Amino acid sequence: MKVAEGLSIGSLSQQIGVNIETIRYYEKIGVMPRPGRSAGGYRVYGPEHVKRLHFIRRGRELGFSLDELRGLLRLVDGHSYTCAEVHALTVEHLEDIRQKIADLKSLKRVMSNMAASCTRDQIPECPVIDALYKMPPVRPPGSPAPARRAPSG
Amino acid sequence: MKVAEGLSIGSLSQQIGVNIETIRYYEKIGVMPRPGRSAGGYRVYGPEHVKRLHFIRRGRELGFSLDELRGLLRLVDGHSYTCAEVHALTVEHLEDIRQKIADLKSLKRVMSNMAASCTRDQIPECPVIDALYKMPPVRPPGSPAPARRAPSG
DNA sequence: CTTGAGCCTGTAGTGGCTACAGACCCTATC
DNA sequence: GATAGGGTCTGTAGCCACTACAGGCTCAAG
Repeated sequence: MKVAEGLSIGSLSQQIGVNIETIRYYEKIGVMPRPGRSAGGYRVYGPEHVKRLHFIRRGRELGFSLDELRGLLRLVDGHSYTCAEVHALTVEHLEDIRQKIADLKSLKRVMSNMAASCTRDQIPECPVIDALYKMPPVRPPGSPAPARRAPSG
Repeated sequence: MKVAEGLSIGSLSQQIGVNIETIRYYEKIGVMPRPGRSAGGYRVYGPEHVKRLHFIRRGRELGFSLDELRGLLRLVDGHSYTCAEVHALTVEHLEDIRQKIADLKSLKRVMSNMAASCTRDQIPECPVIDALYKMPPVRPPGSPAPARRAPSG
């Protein structure tokens, strides 16, 4: 459905590859601006919305939180950002990523060892279970979950 | 506070390094068994609870979801697990971790390039912003967020 | 017996969505 | 003009794995 000079939420959703519900959610929390409305109350999006949603999608893909994106977008919106500011945010985020990779690698090491010690027998005994029971904690108490699993998709 | 032959929730919390609220949460969702109670209604934990909470903490550190841990613990509880079963779960999880590392690495590459292209000038222009606006999506539509940020810790 | 720390239950909040219910709109066909 | 079907609207509740209260109770020490 193409409203004169504008996209419906469904078209926008398809074009950028972001769910309709997610777009409405972005509007609600203020990272997407409120679009115009048709006579019947349908949202009508222009090219600036397309650009912005694309920006958000890319940012999310790169692991920026919506809050960080809000920060970036505030800079962009005010046309007041400098390259240095953006660089700082980028580097900060990059450091996060590096840390996460390091965490996951040490995880992988431990898991690999566990799997390797497994005889895969049909016997009711497993070094993996033993390891989980006996292994001393690697990280200091109070940070019990350094790696959160991906939620679904 | 030491109840005769048992630990209070606070002592357990300290000993294993898991928040009191989290322990109660684990009880509520059924990964920790209900402990005994003192006359006044306080939870009283025994050595089996210590072992189990330790198991859960280690599992969480290794990135197992509570649901996966429930699965492992069901096997353990029934004393019916075989090494092969546990191995399968471990390998599956290991594959998840590998995939996540790969995702994060490609993320890092992109972010590094972006940061490197930055002049860090005090001018209101930045290739990072441009990149976010212009970069074509890497992944197919419908999976807008391959990397979710760690929640806090 | 008082004090204060610890514990109890229950509820609500976090992030980033997703999934409904029940109503409304819009277009195409008959 | 009626109707069928899709798309869209709002609002709410759910997901995970916690965390943070509020308002009351218990317990051990002094």
